[in-house]
Amino acid sequence: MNKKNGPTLVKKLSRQELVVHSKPTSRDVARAAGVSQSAVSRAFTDGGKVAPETREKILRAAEAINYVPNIHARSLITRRTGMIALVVGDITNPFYPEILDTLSKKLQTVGQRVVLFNISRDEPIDLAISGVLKYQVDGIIIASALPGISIAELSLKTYSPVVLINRTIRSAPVDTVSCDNFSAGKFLANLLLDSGHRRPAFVAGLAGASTSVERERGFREVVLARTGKEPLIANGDFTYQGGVDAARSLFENKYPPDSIFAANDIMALGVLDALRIELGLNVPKDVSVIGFDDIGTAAWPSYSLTTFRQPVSEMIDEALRLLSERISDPKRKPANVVLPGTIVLRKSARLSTKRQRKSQIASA
Amino acid sequence: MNKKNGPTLVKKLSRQELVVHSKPTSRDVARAAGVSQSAVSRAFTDGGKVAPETREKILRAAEAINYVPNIHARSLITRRTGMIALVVGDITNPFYPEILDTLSKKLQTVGQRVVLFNISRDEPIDLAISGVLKYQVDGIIIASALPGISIAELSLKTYSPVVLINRTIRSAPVDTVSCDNFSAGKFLANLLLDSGHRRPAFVAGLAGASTSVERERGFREVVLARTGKEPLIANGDFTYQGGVDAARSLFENKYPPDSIFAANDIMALGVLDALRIELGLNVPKDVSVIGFDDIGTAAWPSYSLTTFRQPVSEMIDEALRLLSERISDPKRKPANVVLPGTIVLRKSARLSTKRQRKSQIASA
DNA sequence: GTGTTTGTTGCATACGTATTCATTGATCGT
DNA sequence: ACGATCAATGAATACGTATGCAACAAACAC
Repeated sequence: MNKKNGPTLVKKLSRQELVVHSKPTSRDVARAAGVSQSAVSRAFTDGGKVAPETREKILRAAEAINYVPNIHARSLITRRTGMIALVVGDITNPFYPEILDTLSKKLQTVGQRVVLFNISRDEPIDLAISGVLKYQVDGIIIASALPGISIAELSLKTYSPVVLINRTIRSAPVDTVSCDNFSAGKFLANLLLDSGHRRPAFVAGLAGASTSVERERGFREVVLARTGKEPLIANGDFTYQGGVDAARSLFENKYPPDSIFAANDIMALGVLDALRIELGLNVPKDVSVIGFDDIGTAAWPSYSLTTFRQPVSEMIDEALRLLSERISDPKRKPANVVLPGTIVLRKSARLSTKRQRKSQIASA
Repeated sequence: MNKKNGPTLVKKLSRQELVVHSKPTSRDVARAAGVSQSAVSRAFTDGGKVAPETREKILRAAEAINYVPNIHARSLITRRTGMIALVVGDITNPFYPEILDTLSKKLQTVGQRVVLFNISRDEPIDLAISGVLKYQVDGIIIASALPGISIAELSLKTYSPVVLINRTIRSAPVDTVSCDNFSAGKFLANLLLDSGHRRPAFVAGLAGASTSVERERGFREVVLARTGKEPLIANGDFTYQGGVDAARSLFENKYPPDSIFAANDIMALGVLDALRIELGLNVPKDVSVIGFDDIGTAAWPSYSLTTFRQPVSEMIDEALRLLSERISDPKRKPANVVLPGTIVLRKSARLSTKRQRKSQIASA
């Protein structure tokens, strides 16, 4: 379309002879510096063997003609692109920008970059995956539910290392990093019951999301064992509005809850707003609310949300470690790293002081 | 390091003969389907001339061996990578995830992807730019202050189309898309004064950021003209905490303001929390607060922030239009697209009803 | 039947860089 | 002074794909 080769007029005319306004290549630099193309390549490679003065000369020439190495050509040979794919489902949940921020900063210190794959909820999953694979990324970090993805498929189709972060898959041959969601659920149930709450409720996220399911399992198990009754449960879809709706529906119940644990912070904030503003309740006096993640907003004084903090930075460190381990040994058994989280006590939950001291729980 | 070529044992051994566990290429598909490599390429190219049954055969073979085209090899020839760089400074401000979300979804519908460049505030700018250029992206969208960047440099060094979004540069030869910040500042000052406020204050963002400067200029101009006095001004650094601090400092003044316009929403929320919780003031009764951007949180009932909405989706449409126009005509004069925003009336500002009807302002 | 058009296909080459190999000049030990 | 070692460099090739060109077959008009 914007190709303007006049292919017929001239018999043989190499691109070099045409004065095309196009990005300079290593050959252009070589010519300008009076060296070979290989020398230029070596000057731009970290361990490259070049005489210091030659390198200087080359770098000056490159600077002069605004040369920048072409990463794609390089990646053809080195088989490394320096790109890590981050697959994300719901980027409007502030937890994911935090992951994105941490991840991209960590990667940039080692010269790598994040390519973002923003999966819509209704996007066919096969398409999404092969979309990622085309980019020959060095690794794939999935922080999204990926509804209906068969992991067998994933590992078959993928020659790139994959790590699931904040997601697990039962008996899956994939590396995963996550918080100890089951223990956290138990911990929070105990915390609420120890502080005198009698009717804890749970607000679940997207149906089938492992994080929500695990937190619910731990929570429900303890509540059932200690009170003899199932906790009330509502669905919040992992969104603020979902939290609002869930709170409403919980309080349509004849015996509404006296405490609510939401599977993530953004839902907890929705719950809080609904309780206070729509239902006119006092938090934490009438109802205690606890979230999960510890996003920035949770600390704002208007909310002052008590929540269970995920160790984002450590999780990403682990994810990157798993990726690089798998690069050097593709056949290694998949690892499931489980990290401990931390309760962050603020004002949205009425908790007894005794228990507050024991704020850190250990990992399984 | 993980290269295991035994280069000495065998004289000549092409890669194809070695049974390397490596990604299949178009040649592998060609062999499997009994066609030439060119046929495979054509089968995977949109307008490619191949017989329908041949294409079918090829696609089946590709599927069978999990072949995925290598985008980097393709980009060497087509000179298009399908990647758009988004340069962002402060991703923890929810406004930018919103941009990121909108942008990546729009791009994905046309088969393009976002590569994120998350610039730290202290990162040397030259490094950052050549970091971007290495990727040969089809276009660069800058939504960051890029402190101290000389635009002359930028356009010289860059052979890729560049668009500044939510940023402008005085007399710059670069395409830009932004809201009419100056008019918005004037509009909001008039709005506050019309509603009986007498001492409007302004909370500025990062020093030198064009958006903040322009909004301030319009605001100050009207306040000065109509009240005869400069508005109070505090700095908020574009962050929540900055907004908190700015509110404090404004109210250390002997004659504190009766209304505050913050240059973005996240600061306005900090202002709100500081006023209500630290200073015990009633918003909007004692003080009116207005923000800018209309991020999701602004609508939450706890804040119900009156704010000036930026037309994010339209801004991104325009940015993409400018990019593609510049691809087809690199020498076109730079355009500065200015879009109108909309006032969003909520409860954080005490405004007279009459004015509220006239909520939409026109662009300059 | 011939000549012409149309539609498919394969061959060969180019994209920009990294890397192997051979060559050269320099350095060193003796 | 002389061979041996070493550092620096260039020539040539490969990475995986797209594409111009030629070859070819089929279809068609006459």
